[in-house]
Order: sequence, then structure tokens, then C-alpha cells
Amino acid sequence: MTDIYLHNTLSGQKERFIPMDPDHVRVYVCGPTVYSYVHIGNGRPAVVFDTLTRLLRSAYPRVTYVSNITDIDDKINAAAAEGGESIKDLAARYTEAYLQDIQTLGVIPADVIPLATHHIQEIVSMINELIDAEFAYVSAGHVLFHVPADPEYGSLSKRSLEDMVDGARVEVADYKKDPKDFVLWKPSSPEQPGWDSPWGRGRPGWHIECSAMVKKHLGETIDIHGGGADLTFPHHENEAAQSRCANASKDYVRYWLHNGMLTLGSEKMSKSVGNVMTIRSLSQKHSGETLRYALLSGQYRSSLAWSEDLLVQAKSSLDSLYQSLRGKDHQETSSAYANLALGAYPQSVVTALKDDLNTPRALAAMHELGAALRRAEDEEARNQARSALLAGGWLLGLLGQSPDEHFTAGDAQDSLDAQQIEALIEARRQARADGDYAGADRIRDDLAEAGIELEDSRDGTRWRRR
RNA sequence: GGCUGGGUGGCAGAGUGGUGAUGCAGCGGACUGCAACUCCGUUAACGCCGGUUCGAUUCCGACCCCAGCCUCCA
Repeated sequence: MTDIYLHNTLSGQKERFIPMDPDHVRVYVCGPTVYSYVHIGNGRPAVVFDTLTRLLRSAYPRVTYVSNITDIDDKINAAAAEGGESIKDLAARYTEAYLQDIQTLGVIPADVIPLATHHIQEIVSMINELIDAEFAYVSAGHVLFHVPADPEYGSLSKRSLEDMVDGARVEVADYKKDPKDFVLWKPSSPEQPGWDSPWGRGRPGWHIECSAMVKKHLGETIDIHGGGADLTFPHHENEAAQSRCANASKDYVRYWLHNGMLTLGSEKMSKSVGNVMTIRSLSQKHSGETLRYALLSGQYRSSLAWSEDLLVQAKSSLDSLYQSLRGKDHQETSSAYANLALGAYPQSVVTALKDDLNTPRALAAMHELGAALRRAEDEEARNQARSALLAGGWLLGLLGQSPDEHFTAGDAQDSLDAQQIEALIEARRQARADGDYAGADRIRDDLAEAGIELEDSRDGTRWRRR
């Protein structure tokens, strides 16, 4: 028995994770709507659930991880109209960009990355089932889910139907039987994207795509469903209602997991507020690994204050791990430790992750492993400690570069290439040998000016870019 | 207003009924020609007020403050 504990939004508590089928764990995570470049807040669930998947894969023989992309949405339509681009092209372009961006963050692609527009048939048939079972009705070209028909509605987001009426910001439309009813299908005008359906040409509402794609790719009941905390209501509440009512199975999702929001300033990072930082722009200045470290530096359910200082600290912390690994003839990366059994990973890191994915504690464990490596007395102890650190790095999706790559990899903007640097180091060595310390220091200062720091040791001088 | 979650050292961020993580930064020392790297040591915290307790940052209650959701949102 693997004792992984996860906080389940449904119960509001940490629960022991017991998969429905221990031979096959099923995970679904909500991806973004692709109408522009995604921001780092969108990267958080990608990184968090990637880390969870790494843990699950080492604990269970088979894990199917599905993460969708919403490529049909009115915001996409609007963005396309504004840019004079076809909706299809725009969505395809930003889908591709999103996949690149999360790869930058060290995310292993999900097993299945379904697109809403590829599942119209499944969506239509699920809506039909809901109509047949009288949970949904047709009205003025729309199909609506009738919220009061589902006695369990509100169980996920913990709100009563009365609360929602009080909130009173639900869209009231005269074609709705109840103000809380939400759209499963809506009519499209000729210039809007649409598909033929029993209710005329139209397009799906937001929530139904996930219900349909989960069912198609994972089945009627799944183990884990993840996503941002801001999706709990209404998206996941509605999705759960649809699936519960359309499927024969009573259980839709056994464990609902929600990651907290990133904040920028004192406010949630959000496109509608306008305070976003795209992964694309951040990765101009910071490595994807630094961004990932920063994302993992907070426990996933807490909100995390994004700032330049956070990134500076993440970079320094990451450098310290890589510094531990540095050494001649040691260019192994964490990928050498991919997909091992759980017992093969350092237990301090595993224990932290098994406790509701406590990544800050896991990182603390990594630093302890790093310190142990730096202090190791002999070659055997060093090799053992190095392996432990790299293995832990795999679980967290870190240390995927060799130490030398990490410290010396440059780009076209750098004023000096490795060859020039090595030549200057040799000149400095000569100067020091000649007792010309002023000359030697001048070279070191010049290099520092160019962003190159030297580290002397008995084995010679090595260098790193700042 | 309702429903969640939270307030820990300069910063980030774990955790615990009594020995007070971890990282970044700081300080002292070792190493070094001097530095950097590294090592050793070290400063410093638990929103506020009550209660329970031999003892609370950790449990209970009130209060203050913050964030999220209640509309599109990761």
C-alpha cells in the first residue's frame, strides 16, 4: 500500500489516496483556453500536476494523464476577429505555443492532450443523454442544464442554491427556466464557428467539453481531477453535475485537487485584471528551470506571490544544488533516474511529496541531500549522495541539465564564448604563475564585468555565467 | 453578505504541545596571494486578546487583517 495523501476539495480534507484500480490510475487536469500566450499562473497547474504524475508513475504500474486544451471559446473568436486571423489558425498557433511553454517548465507532455473541437460528436451525444434523462432542456436554440434537477449540485464548491441566488450575478435570460441554469450548447451566427446538431448549428458551452473528454479518454469515474482553484466554481461544479447526471456511475471524480493562485502585487494574476507575466517573456530572462523551482517553492494549494525577488532566490537556490553536483567527469542529469520504483528515490523527498505534494519540504530535503554530497568524504559516499540528489531531482522535474551546462551555457547575446573565456583563464593562470597578481586580477575583473565568475580549486579554475 | 484558505525571522517558506526546518540575504571564522566556490559557526519569527495546560507558535474561543471564489479565469 502506497500511502500518498491528497487534499480533496470534495471533503475539504487530506485523504489517503486509494485509486479505483491500483493497476491503472486515471488523472485529468484542465488546461488553458488558447487565445493568447499563457501566463506563469497557467504554468502552475501544469508543473504541479506534472510533479504529481511523476510521483504516481513511480508508485503505480500504469497512470494515464489527460490534460485538455480549450480551443473553442468566444474569447478565441474575439481575438481572431481582432487580429484578422482565422479562429482555427489562432487556436492552433497558441496551442503550439502553450505546449512549448510548459515544456520550458520541464513538464512531460500528458499522455493525451485532447482538443474540444475534436470531440463535438461526444459532446453532442452527452447533451442528448442529459436531455433524455430530463436534466437538460432545449430553449430558443440553446440547450441548458437545469441546475435544480441535480440534488447534489453545490457539493463540490460548498454552496447552497440559495447562496447562489443571493450572489445574483448569474446571467438571467428569459430562455432559462432557472437563473442558475447554464448552457450546454448555444447557437452560432453564420460568422461564428459552429457544428450541425439536433438543435441547429451551434457550439458547445464551456463545461461540457471536459465531461465528454474525460468520459472518452478515461471513463465515467476517474481518480484525480485537477485544475486551478478558480475553476472550482462554476466550471468544475457544472462539469461534475453534467457527468453525474449523464453517466450511470454515481462517482465522477474521486479526488478533486485545486492549486492556489499566483498573485502579482496583492492581486491574483489574471488576464482580466491585466497583471500577467507570460511564460514567454519570463523565459527571456530566466531559465525554465528557475521558473519551475519558483513555482515549486510554495505548496500547491497556497497562493504564491510572484515577484522578481522570488526568481532571484529560486535561481540562487537552484545554483546551490547544481554546485553540489559539479565535478570533473560528473555530467549526469536527473533524467538518468526517470521512472524508477518509489523505493529507489530518496525517502526524504518521497515522504514530503506523498504528503499532499509538499514541494517546499521536498526542496528542503533536496538541499540536505546537496549538503550531504558536498560533505561526503570518499568517492563512494559521493557517488551515492550524487545519485540520491539526482533521483530526487527527477521527481521534482529539476536538475535536468548537467552542472556544466547549467553554469556555462550561454546564448548569442553573450560577449564571450567558452573558448575565449578559457583562453583568458589560461592567461590568468600564467600571470599568477609569474607572480603578476595585478595582471591576474585585471583579467578576473574583466571577466566579472562580462558576467563570468571564476572559481579556483586545486584542480584548476572553472567558471560560470552569472 | 455567503463559502474557502491564510497571517511564522530582512525575504521565501515548512513544521511542531517542551530540543524552535530549509533556501536566499546578513554576520564571524577557516580555506585563498586577494577573491569567488566550499566548509564551520552564528543573529533573528510564530497577527492581537483571552482560555485549557506544568508548559502553546502549535489545542479552544473572540477579534483584527489578507487572499481566493460567488462573472470569464489556471
